[in-house]
Amino acid sequence: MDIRRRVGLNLKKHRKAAGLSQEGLALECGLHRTYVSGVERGVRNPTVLVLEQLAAPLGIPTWRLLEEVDGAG
Amino acid sequence: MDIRRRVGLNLKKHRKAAGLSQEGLALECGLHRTYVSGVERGVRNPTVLVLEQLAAPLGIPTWRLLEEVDGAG
DNA sequence: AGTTGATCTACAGACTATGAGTCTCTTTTT
DNA sequence: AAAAAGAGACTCATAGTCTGTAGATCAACT
Repeated sequence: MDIRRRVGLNLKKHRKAAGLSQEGLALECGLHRTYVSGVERGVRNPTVLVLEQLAAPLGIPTWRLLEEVDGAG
Repeated sequence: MDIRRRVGLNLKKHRKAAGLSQEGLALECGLHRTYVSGVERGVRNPTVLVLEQLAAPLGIPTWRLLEEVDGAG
């Protein structure tokens, strides 16, 4: 699986777990709503700095966004 | 610690463990010699696609490059 | 000891490709 | 209807490439 897709799925999972909307998360981490959307859909190729920004408000270590994903998330 | 620095230290550690020079690793993963050097020094902000490229020839999962680093590494 | 050649790494400048970040509008979900 | 998410296009900063210089290390030779 494309690693961008993997990051997207992980981000979505953790965002939902945190009870946030894309816009809510975007506000928390200082990114644009549509940019967060792009990352979740796997069409963006974020840098490590952005990964860190995304992970921080979710309360997870950055590397968790790169974790392996299995079948039905 | 800056996450770019952390990525750099992790990359260097794993590259050494694999017995590769910066140039050797660069050739293996299709990146430029000077770019690999920059990542290791923490002055570059690599994307997830590049992290994957770097991790592959080292035989480690991509997320390991983002792992926490403790004091005396 | 000094020199030559090979290897590894840090660093700088300039360039091209692409990511960051935003806007607008459409579609889906509730 | 309203909230949430998807999608296309855009500007500007930077990711990533390339060329070259320089310091440090090591081994073989004189």
